[in-house]
Amino acid sequence: MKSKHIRIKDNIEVQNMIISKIKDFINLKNLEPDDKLPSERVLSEKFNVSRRNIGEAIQKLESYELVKSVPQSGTFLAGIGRIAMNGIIEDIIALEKQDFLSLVETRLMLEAKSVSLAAVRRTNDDLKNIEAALSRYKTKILSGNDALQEDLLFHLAISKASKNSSINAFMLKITPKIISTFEKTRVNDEEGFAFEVAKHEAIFQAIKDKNAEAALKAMEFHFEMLVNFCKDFR
Amino acid sequence: MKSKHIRIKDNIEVQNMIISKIKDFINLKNLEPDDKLPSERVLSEKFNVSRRNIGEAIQKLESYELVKSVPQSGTFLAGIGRIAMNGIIEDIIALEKQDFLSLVETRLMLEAKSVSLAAVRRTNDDLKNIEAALSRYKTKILSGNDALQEDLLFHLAISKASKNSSINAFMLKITPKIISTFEKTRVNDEEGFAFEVAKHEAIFQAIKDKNAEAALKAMEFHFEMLVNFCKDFR
DNA sequence: CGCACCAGTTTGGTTTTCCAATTTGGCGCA
DNA sequence: TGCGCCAAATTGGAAAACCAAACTGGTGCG
Repeated sequence: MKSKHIRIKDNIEVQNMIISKIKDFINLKNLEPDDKLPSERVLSEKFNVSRRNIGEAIQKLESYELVKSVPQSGTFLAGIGRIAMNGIIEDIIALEKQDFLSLVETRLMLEAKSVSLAAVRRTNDDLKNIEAALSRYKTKILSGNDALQEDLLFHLAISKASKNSSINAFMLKITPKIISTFEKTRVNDEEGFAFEVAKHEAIFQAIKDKNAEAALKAMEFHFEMLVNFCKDFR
Repeated sequence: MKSKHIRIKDNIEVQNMIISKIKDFINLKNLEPDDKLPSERVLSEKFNVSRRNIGEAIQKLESYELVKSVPQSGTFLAGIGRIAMNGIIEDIIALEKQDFLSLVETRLMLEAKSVSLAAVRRTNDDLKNIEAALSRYKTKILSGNDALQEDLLFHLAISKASKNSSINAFMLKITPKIISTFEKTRVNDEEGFAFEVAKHEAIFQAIKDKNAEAALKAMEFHFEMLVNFCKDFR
């Protein structure tokens, strides 16, 4: 009783502490898959934090589908064994902030996969969208302007055509973080604009031809500079 | 005024509607990077939804680093041009639920990259962790039990050794969803347990030898069954 | 003995209220 | 006229109050 809801410092550490305590509770009580967790109210009292903190921690676990919270009933463990549950939760707590190098490195991986898939799975509508994005890119860059944004949208159009919702979601998660950094540290292009356009057109053509191998090659060529940029970082 | 906070149906559609209206507002007012958005209160009145809905929508945009919300000041646009902002927001709204095939397909991509990186970057501590996970896996499977969880933890240990925080985060995001599905539709292994163990040991050995090529090969061989499983889906 | 129903309690979600940090605009002093 | 400072309003965040759905168990009717 007495002191309710202590706020220790800020959010992420408190949340990890709560998640860790939930894990301990699961182990202590030997909870099995589909078992019910105590209510948010009793957890908030037990851990001496606000109910909101508990709710946020549970929402985070829910985003990993480790638990399932149902409105007027309670929060239930997913159909995952305790061993895996423990390991995954520990990894979640240990998750560190994504550094810029991993973002770029991961983007290269995603782009390679998405362009390969897009070449195989693209519909005619997808092709039209990609072509439209390419057209906007060309117009912008050939008028001498910076076309960083149009370039990004071209790649996102390809990602959508890959028909892989997970890759598409991941791409959306990391591209804004990359682009905002590049806007800051932007350097002038050494290569000519026409060459840049040609590289994009090669990607488009390969997708149009449904040639996955050529598409991947063209994409890797397009990102040659970025790969080198990565290397400089290490 | 009068009717405050209409709840249209549930959360995801309302949230997308709000995000879409925020995008429209940015365009209407010609907001530029670092400009300030109206306060949550006036947005909630303007859009006729509860302030909580606004806050959640802004939090979602914040997770993409499209806006930055600062405690007693306001919400500010990130350093991203309007064209990219529009395109990304539209894609976010169009994001569909991740289907199972995408999850598996994406996991294969992540595993391939993470094992290659792990072979190059692993420290001695990483190697110890991977070996320990492998040992637990062997103990479990050789005693005739199902070792799905231990197998997963072995792969997560490799992911951690890849030293790529983004890939590690993505792996954690998709593996729980995959494992819970496999627990349901689990079929008995046709191959012998010893063979399974051998495949895992090959992966471990390649990482130990810092041989990225062999590690990738071993991983692809390990996932041969899963690749076929993917093919069956289409 | 078994099944159906009902009222009280519990629960996650939602709305309202409150708060402390920050901003802002104008007043006063130099 | 210009600079500094203070108080009032603004703001996102946090807590408390409230709600409706779902669960619980107990009772009574068949």
